[in-house]
Amino acid sequence: MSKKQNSTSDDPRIQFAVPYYEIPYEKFFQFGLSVDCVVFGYHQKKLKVLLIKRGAKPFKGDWALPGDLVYPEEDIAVSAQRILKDLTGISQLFMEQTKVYGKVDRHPAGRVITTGYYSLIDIAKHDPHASAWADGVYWVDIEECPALAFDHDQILQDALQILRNRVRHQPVGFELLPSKFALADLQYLYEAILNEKYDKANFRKRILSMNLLISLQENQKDVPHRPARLYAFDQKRYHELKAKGFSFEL
Amino acid sequence: MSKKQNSTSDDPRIQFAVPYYEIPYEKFFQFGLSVDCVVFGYHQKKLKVLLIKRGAKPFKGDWALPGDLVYPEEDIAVSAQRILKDLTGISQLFMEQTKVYGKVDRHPAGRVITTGYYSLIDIAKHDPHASAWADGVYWVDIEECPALAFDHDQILQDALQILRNRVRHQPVGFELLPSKFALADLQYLYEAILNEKYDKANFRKRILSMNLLISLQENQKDVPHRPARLYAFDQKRYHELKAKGFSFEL
DNA sequence: CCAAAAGTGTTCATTCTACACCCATGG
DNA sequence: CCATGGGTGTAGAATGAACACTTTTGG
Repeated sequence: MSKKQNSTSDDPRIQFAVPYYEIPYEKFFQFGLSVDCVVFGYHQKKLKVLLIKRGAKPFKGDWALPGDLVYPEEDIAVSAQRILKDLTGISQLFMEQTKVYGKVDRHPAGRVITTGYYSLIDIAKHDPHASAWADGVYWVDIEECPALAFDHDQILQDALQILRNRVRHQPVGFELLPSKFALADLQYLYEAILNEKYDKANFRKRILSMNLLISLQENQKDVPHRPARLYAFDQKRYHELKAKGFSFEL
Repeated sequence: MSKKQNSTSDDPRIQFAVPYYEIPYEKFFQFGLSVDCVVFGYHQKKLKVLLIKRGAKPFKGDWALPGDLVYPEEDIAVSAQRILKDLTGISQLFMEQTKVYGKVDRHPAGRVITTGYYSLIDIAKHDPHASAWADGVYWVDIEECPALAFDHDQILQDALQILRNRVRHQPVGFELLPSKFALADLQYLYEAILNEKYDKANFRKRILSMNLLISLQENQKDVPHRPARLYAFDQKRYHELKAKGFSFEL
């Protein structure tokens, strides 16, 4: 399998460069841990992000991403779900890790490491008004985002970049739409996320050729033009493509 | 920019669901933090990973990824560089975060959060023999990897998946090769990472059309067949493609 | 001259791109 | 019957896949 390649000493060095039994144990267990969530939503052809106005120090009154300290016995992923549940009242939301932020001085209260998560939700379906934090929760257009507390600007930018990557290689964009939607809606969503324009005919061909959508026996109602056919996704195919990936280039 | 959408109470709730001034401050600052590195190398058409044999409890004697606890005043990225410097003697290696692992019971010594990093190095150039850990450091074929301590199996699998993704969208594979190499070497590298076979003619056309490589005025020496032209990458173009990405599908 | 791997060219099929055109609805 | 967006077809260009062929070295 693999052979020992060198053996110049019998020094029983251990994995830790500074063994934890030689310096005070507690010194290595004094980190704080938090989670910050970048929640993307889509409404009227615009990509939005959920921001809060901080009600406490530090950075009281400033804009920030929703986030919280992780409890001593809490799994990080659970923590992220809890934060979003508090905000939207909904559990089991789609969430995915982005990055870890560990600069020594990133939090004035001490050494706090934070993990970024991003989530995609259908604004119409999950209304943050209803949450306990109603006082300070807003959907903000991604193009008009104010400066944020801590290193949250960076966290938001990283999440946005990851979203833009994902949407071109996996069917993630769809979490943002209602369960029945027109093909044009999907196109506008892609245009909002990637900040591009696509040809209608070619966009449709591309999407439909993936066999990802199911054409419903139902059309739009009460529109002042020809009503569009509504679609839903094929859950099975959706997860298949999520696992194996695709390449969306137009 | 954004308007207040609802205001049913004047409850000055703050960002933290359980405010940190209402429960013992220290409780939130008792996490340990570590870094684990997945170091990929390439040698003789095989993708390798750098593993250690642990010399201390817990998991003494088991295979594991190289890793260490982060020091109280140390940046995470610095910590990752330090670990690799100890192993290889080289600083400033290419490294990138993969994921955070935060399960409550993932470390027997307490609540330790770990951040995965992956790195790509040219095996011929950076020899881990020379390091202080020589006793327990081995290059292991990725196909023949033993079971690892902690949740390191998971960390390795995630890193591998991320590498496979990266290599198809950014010129990341090149850190693994010597500064002068033949096109066939690059092809074998791709085949090793992605576990596929490519057509020689088409592979060359694809790679050369990216304008990423500079043809050197130099050929292989002492080979029992026609010597191949050697190439190096165009650093400028390399970083350009790294930033903007490409799509490698063959 | 042979083996072995480097390196190139060509054909055919497939996919992209751009753009023009027709369709269904409300007013 | 008009405005508005939904929905489709097609020609030409560009790209990709497969495979045969030529070249240059050492032995």
